[in-house]
Amino acid sequence: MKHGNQVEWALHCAATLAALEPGVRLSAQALAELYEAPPKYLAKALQALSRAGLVESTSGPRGGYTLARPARDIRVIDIVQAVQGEERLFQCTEIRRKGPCRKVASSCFTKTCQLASIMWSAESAWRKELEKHTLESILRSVEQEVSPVILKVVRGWVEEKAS
Amino acid sequence: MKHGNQVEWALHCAATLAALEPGVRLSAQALAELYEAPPKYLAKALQALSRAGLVESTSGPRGGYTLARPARDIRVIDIVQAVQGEERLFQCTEIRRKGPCRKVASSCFTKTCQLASIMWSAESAWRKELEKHTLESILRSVEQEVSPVILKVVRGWVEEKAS
DNA sequence: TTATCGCGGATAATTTTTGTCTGTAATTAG
DNA sequence: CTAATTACAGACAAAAATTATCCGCGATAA
Repeated sequence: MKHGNQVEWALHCAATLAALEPGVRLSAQALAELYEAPPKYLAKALQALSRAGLVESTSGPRGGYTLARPARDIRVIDIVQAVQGEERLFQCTEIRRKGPCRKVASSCFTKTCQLASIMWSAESAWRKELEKHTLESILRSVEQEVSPVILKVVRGWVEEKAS
Repeated sequence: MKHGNQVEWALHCAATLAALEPGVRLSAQALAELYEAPPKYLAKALQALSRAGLVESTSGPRGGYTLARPARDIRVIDIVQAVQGEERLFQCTEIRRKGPCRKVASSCFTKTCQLASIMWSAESAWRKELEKHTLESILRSVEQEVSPVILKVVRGWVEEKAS
């Protein structure tokens, strides 16, 4: 029914990492402070990004996360899927086959339920929209539209906490 | 993260009602048998459709539900929203304002977060897709593509249970 | 060597979803 | 009129998912 805040965190964290100078890293702890999120729980989201190969992690003191590839090669859909899984929003449980239709041979049914197929086409429109946006395009729009005051505050804070 | 089966039930029930002869009704009990759903719980979904003005209900023996308006005037999006509410899939909690950015004046922030706006544009693409389909268009495709065997079974069953 | 950090798995708390129950009003059949 | 059936709202209960913490391990930097 609605996406968890893991998705919101992951998007913001990824965007933050995208804005980092090359070689610079941010730890889960630091990102948790930046967004006032529960550190261990946010870490789970970051680990999901890591498993999906979107970010790279380094252990040990002064360890943390960086993007695993150029910002232009990471799409919003990649981040969302990494965190909330590949599972479909709409789940078809084949209720068309229930009740009186149990008598009907399985071979009589079209391969996908018409209603499911409508719901899934909507999902794929959703997905397609999220494919259009990359961390690079986000960064561009942020740099254009976000107040310099904010950028300065965040950049200062990052410098303090990073590497 | 995913839609409840209330949505699936509501869609199938609505499609079933759309196929009814004028004046004929089906009770929540009957629909629950048709889809092997918990009667009282399915009833909640039907009541949501009723509150949304999509179906009309009649109390008393031989009571039940019919569409409140022509099938061509009921879109899939109407049914989905009636059941799962108007709430957005993605919830922006304004985490961009947290941590170090708490110092920044509220007026410095653009009215909507860039990331939220991307997520919401995807949602609106999803919505738009569901606006394209009506119960009428579903009925047409069902009559074209669903095996006559199934149609006969369901129609027979409906005749038995309906009033 | 020690402290920091990522990672996976186990566990706990909280919230949502799913499902049931009760009482009331409406309506039909007898 | 009475009894049975149905919708409906609200309270309640059970189950599942989400949210959050904890522990132990391996890696790494100082």
